[in-house]
Amino acid sequence: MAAFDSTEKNESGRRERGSISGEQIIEGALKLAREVTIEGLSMPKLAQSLGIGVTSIYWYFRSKEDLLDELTVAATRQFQGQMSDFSDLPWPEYMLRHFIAMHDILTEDDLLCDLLFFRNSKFSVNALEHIWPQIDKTLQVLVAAGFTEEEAIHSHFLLSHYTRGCIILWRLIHKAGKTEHIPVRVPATFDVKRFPVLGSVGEWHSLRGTTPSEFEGGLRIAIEGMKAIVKDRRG
Amino acid sequence: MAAFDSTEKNESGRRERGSISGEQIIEGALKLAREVTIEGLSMPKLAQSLGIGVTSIYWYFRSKEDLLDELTVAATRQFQGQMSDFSDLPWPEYMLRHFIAMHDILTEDDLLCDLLFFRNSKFSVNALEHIWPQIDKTLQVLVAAGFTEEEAIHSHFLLSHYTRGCIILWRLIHKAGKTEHIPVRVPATFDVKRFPVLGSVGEWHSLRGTTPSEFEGGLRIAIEGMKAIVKDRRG
DNA sequence: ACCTGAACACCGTTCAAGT
DNA sequence: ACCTGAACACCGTTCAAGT
Repeated sequence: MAAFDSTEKNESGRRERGSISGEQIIEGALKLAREVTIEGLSMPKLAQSLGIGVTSIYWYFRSKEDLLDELTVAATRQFQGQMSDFSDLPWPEYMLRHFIAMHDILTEDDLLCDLLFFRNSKFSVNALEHIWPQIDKTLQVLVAAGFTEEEAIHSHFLLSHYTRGCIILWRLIHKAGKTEHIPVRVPATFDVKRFPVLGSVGEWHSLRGTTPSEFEGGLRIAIEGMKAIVKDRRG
Repeated sequence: MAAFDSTEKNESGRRERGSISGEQIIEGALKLAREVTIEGLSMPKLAQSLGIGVTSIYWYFRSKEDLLDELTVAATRQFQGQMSDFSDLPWPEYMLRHFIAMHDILTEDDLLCDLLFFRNSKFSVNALEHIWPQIDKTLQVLVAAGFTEEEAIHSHFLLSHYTRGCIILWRLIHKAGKTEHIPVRVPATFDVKRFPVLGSVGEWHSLRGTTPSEFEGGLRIAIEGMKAIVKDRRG
């Protein structure tokens, strides 16, 4: 049951010094979080699943916040590892594929999503530092394509905030649990007279979260806007 | 100290029936939340500030989650009330002003921001219903301008998610407390060799949260993309 | 230097009781 | 029908102690 062998405790029922490490705690915390979600992760539960005393965790991490910060860094690294490199593509294709990849990864890994987008409740500068290289690479692609640095930054924020928004909405809706019940409300509420557009679209998929194709639709509009900027700059 | 006059308690030190209402609790909760932030709002504290027993709240609200849901609805209503109506403007100007107004309101009211964007941890369909009319109105403006319903929805999501992303980032950074210390890290980390673009921008304001002018920059790019869609449709 | 249990101040919620 | 305190199971964190 416990992650550590009970033989690790000596005759006094106490662990040897050095039998725990910060890395093992992080690893165990990630594993437990995948089972019980981030919100279900508590210090007592973590200690129990590791077979250690609750207070031992505090030797390695000043606070739960600190520990979560480290989990976020680990999640960031995992995310980076899963992202493909599209820098050999022309910039519009690069942007499209890059953010679709991001969307794919994070809508399929709840823990990653929670750590990177929800547990930002305190701004983790640590984790940010791991993202900067990737942001800068994207900006380099745009600057090479003729954008000014300012335009590149504005464009990047437009796409990344939009992407994050879609992912967060998706997670929020699916966090509650089953989504099947949501559209039940639609016909009752979406009277065509009250909501001419929403009512006439019929089954509006965004009620169950933005679908991949809807997400891509917004992305393409933004990229069109970017094209308009550089149109008269280099051919 | 207590929000209710102590004379409201009868000789047995007990409140009269009907001396509390759900509305008063909501009102008191909003007031307390403004003082101690949403995270600081607890059932015991709320009860004390209202001068009632903790358990009395549970007569009116099944759970804290339920209460927060109602606070979110109230916040949504307040937000709607503060939003101006730009529907007499041409659509590009409408979109620009509409989302700038949203940005202004929510970066200046922390409680509103927290309730509408952060405490979505459980998806509040209740609060959503209050927003649908506004969404549909925006969509009507776009459909009238020549967008298909699908294009209108994609465009709207692009802009609203982007706006939310900027507001959330702003709040995250300013939630931690003072921002003065953040740029201190920049020169050390933003080596021009490691980060050619970010490093050369110098003081990158986005480290302290997207500024209003940066926000507007992204907005304009998205609107350019929208213009490209309808360009050849009606003049 | 590292690991620990007991203890503290908090929390949300339930229950069985008052009026 | 409405209001209540006592009690419960949890939480994050501190402290003073063990080895």
